[in-house]
Amino acid sequence: MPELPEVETIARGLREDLCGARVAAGALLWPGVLEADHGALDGPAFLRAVAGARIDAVWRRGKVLLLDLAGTGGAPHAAPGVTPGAAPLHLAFHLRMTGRLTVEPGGTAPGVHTRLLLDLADGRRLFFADARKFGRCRAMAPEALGRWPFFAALGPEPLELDAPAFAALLAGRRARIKALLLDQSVLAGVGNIYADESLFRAGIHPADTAAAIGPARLERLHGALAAVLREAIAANGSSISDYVNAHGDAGAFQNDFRVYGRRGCPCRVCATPLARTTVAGRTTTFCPLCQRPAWAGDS
DNA sequence: AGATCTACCTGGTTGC
DNA sequence: TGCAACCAGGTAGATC
Repeated sequence: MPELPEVETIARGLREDLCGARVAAGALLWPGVLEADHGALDGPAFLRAVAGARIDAVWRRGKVLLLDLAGTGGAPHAAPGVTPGAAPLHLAFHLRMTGRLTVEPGGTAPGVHTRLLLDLADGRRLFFADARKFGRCRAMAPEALGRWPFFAALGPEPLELDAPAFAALLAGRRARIKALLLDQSVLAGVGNIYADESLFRAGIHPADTAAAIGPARLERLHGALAAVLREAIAANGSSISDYVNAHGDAGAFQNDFRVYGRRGCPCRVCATPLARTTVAGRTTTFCPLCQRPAWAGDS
């Protein structure tokens, strides 16, 4: 499921492929894919706004992938309230669990799970597919992007924080450490995989409260999280479920998981069978020996 | 402030 | 074999 490293990998691939490309037309194959609240465009406005637009930038914030569109010079119609020819627009995709964004050659037919597509002027097609219909796209003017509550509330990027700032973010909080890692308003981009993997590497029990952990170990967690995210990006992400990059290729980091999805398997460090519990409503895998609770000693 | 539950979905796996 | 039950995941929203 796409978390920060997977979305980053997709963004890099799309950036290479799409920057400067012009959109001929969009299509909504399943209208429910488009979220139109908080100032985002509805279906008809979306279709008008993307037609003729140029893709200027591809970026990522947390798990959100954004395409910046501009210069709807060739658009036959402008969206209501939008000036033709100068209509900057953000397309924000959230892939949730099974969403895919891929660039396909001209003539490729949409699959049964393709929910939205952009036909490019050069014939290629950008497909947004999602078997489970959890993924969403929003089309927003720049002001609307800032007013999107989820986006506006996103916490800092974990790879842009130094260790003391990371520790300060969590220090003293009484929620469980894993719940905080997963909370997008605390830290943007971490999901179940990288929360479990980083807590294992840092030797921290996922159900410890942040307040019980202490600054030195929080800084160690920062190092573990940054390392695991960087390694995963270098491996082009983790392919479980449906994840592929913009070119349809799988990632490789799933082969390096130390705990995620390995319950009952021997710990790679101490060979103790990995345990499973639930934290913040999520399946959580950890090593009962390497990740002792803070109250059990071992500062 | 934080935890817990439900809803949203459906492909894949497990159990009978 | 065939089918039902369950599970996975991120976020929103309600409730305690």
